[in-house]
Amino acid sequence: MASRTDAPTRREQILKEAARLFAERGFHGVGVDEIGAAVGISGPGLYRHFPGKDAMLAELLVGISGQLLTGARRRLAEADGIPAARVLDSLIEGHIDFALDDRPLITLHDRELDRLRDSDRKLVRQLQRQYVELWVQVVREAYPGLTEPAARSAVHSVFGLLNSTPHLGRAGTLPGRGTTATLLHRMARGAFEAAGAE
Amino acid sequence: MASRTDAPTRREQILKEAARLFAERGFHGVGVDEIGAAVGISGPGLYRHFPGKDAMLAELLVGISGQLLTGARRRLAEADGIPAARVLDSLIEGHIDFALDDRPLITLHDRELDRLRDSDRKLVRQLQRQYVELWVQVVREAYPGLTEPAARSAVHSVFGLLNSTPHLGRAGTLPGRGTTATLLHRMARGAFEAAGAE
DNA sequence: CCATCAGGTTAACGACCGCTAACCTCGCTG
DNA sequence: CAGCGAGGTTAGCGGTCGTTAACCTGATGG
Repeated sequence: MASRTDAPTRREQILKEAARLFAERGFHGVGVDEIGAAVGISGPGLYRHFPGKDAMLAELLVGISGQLLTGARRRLAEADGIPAARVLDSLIEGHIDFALDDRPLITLHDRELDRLRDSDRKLVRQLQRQYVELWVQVVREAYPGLTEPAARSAVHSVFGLLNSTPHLGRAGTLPGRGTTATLLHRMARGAFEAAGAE
Repeated sequence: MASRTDAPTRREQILKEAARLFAERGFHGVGVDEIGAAVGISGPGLYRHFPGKDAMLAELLVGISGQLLTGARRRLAEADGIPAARVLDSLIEGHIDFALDDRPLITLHDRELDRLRDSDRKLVRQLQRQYVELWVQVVREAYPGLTEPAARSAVHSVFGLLNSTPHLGRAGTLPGRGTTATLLHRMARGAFEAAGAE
């Protein structure tokens, strides 16, 4: 397995640039020649690394969903005996880290899902569903007044809030990363609290 | 002007179906033949009503942005002497109505902006910016502790929260419209309050 | 030192798509 | 009732795009 300090493999370069381009112009709006050019090779050269353009999107989306779910499960596993409110904070923190560090992926994640082949789409949806259910359980523990459908709606809405990072100033116009993360965290907590209030 | 009870014009039919299809499969993922078929005519027939596919998207996006801005301005004009917190409630209510009634448009609104011609994109962005600034002013009146950049971030994030409606259950699976609207409203208020807390 | 193979290249094919051209057919209206 | 414009139709053009084919090259290891 490649350690973090290794030079990125060609495959990784391609995935990163493809993610950026797909997020900027949409899956159908980017040609394979452009993706190739972004990593310094020509269009058809990509086919030495991926069986097709679809496969790049599929690997990106499965990767995102899997990472989110794995991270959340890890945080939950470390949460034995810790109050639900704290566990929820940990989930929020993890999601914010992801949303701030991988903005193109966050964008793709809820935008290009329908461009996948049936089997891939089902897999991604399954991972997403498990991620949501995991949040719903923690939220209902922290705010027992919430019905299950209300908790699910609240979770989706908070995802919308946290995933707004791509809209927060294109580049250095937003305040420091820590400031933004804190603000998002407070707002997410405030939204859940308001949802849980009878 | 067509009253609300008139049969929809062909133009209106086309725009509505185009919005739905663009939201479902993306601007580049929908062909003119499909849009035509959705209203019972064939692809090139559309060109009797619009100069091109781009023009449909442009009209949709300009319409959305304009409607949101106009509605917000109207609510603000009626708000003389009313406390800022109440005005903010009114803005939230208006945005929620829109997000719940025109889900495809909400989806397009932050997804396909980059597919527009330069001039149209500039217009839409200008309308969006004015809408955001209007919210920012009201939010800062209601929560004077917020700096201007923090208020702007908070507004964008709440838009993310409110615009999450397309993710809340595809059809009748979500609770009643009123219940959902109330929940979203409470969460938006909670998020702003948490952002404004020192 | 030669064989192999990973990882490129360019050329080109076939499908698709936006759009135009040319034509048709009603329902008005002078 | 002639004519004309609104609103359709089908055929087809030109460009783009994903993909494949055929070929090249330099590193590597027996």
